[in-house]
Amino acid sequence: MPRVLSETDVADFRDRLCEAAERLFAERGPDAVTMRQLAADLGVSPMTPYRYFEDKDDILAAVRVSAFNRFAEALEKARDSVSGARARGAAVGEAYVNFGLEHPHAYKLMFDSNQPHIEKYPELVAAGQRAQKTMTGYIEDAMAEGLVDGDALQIGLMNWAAIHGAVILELSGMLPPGGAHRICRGFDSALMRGALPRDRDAHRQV
Amino acid sequence: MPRVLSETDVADFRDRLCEAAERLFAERGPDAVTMRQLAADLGVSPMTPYRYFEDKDDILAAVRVSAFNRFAEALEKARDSVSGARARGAAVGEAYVNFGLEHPHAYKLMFDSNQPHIEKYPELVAAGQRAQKTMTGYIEDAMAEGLVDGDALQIGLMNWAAIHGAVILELSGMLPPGGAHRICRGFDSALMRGALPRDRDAHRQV
DNA sequence: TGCTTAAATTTACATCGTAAGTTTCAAGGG
DNA sequence: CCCTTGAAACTTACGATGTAAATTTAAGCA
Repeated sequence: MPRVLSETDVADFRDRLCEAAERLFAERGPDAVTMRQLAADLGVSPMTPYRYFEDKDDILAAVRVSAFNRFAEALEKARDSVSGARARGAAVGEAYVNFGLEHPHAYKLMFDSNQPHIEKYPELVAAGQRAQKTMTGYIEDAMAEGLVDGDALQIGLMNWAAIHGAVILELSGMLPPGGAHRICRGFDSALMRGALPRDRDAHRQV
Repeated sequence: MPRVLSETDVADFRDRLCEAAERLFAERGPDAVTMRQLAADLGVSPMTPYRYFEDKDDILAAVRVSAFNRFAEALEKARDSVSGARARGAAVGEAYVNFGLEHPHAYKLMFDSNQPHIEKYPELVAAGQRAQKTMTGYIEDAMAEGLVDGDALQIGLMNWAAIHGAVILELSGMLPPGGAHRICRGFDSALMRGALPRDRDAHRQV
């Protein structure tokens, strides 16, 4: 019987290729991420990656899964680092903005690359949802503590959308340094005040 | 002297090519927008567009300029259709979401396509700023009317970011039909309440 | 009518993703 | 031990792309 790749061999190669792809993307732009260049970086022939990935789109999906998982990890770490829904919201928001600004390429890979046929990559969907869960979940905590009132998921999505927008704006140079953090905090406090439970007509909101 | 293209000849060709590009993008996806296909659609040879555009990226920029201008026009029309800062905010927000949902391809061309070297296309930057101006400008009106308090640009950007996020979420199927409109309205009222001048906070109905 | 020259076409090339064919070489079986 | 086996890696090749360069076409003036 011939030599057979172990599962860790496959996983190792996939990891190394994803690293190379992200480095190429960050250092030399999206056009530099070619199958031939990736293969050259790993010291293999241009067709070898096809033993480990379906096609180039599959590589992009794997790189994005990796980025989403690191992102989710950062958010979860921030969430678990403090207690109390109010502090958690602030910590997660700050961690979100920090990640986006410190890893702009990973952030763009996650949210800026419009990958068609996402449904073909359940791992990617799962990794994305893992990140989303932390972004929207702490609103439920805030609601349980009576800090906000209304539809938890909707408020969470609003919050997420706004923070994402702020990060995108700062990454594209449309805000002064620190602008995203400031917007994020301002939005947070405004929304919190706006979504405060009120004695009479709170049910009407959102 | 040989035949020379008039300015309207050039403008006409550019317009026709942009229309073909947007139609191809909408009907057959981004990969179908090739120089050869564009030329075939216009009934010319594959190199002819190079007399009217610098390169393919220049075509994308022109298509985006066109989309941004139509978008800005829709926002401005909504803004001017009612009076009073409060109603204007709602009208612009609704027009924004409507445009995004009714012209998803134009919307994605504007905000989803990550075009490097934007600085090479001042018309594109200008068209983008024209749209942005309406999105952030009405906050200044609201402030002048004493409806909100704080940094107008910052509140405007927050608002923009949140609405954009809502549209993106609905376009990607993560919200139920009408979800973006609902989020937009909810966010609007929450932000307005949160950014109210504080002494009037208790009595203000939204 | 020819001449001039911008506009349009044709041809050609480097590079891309990847299908197909070929070679290499480690792990059993004799 | 050497031979066989077949997965893994490599080489080659193809069609498509963006576009540079060479070539052809045709409109306005002499």
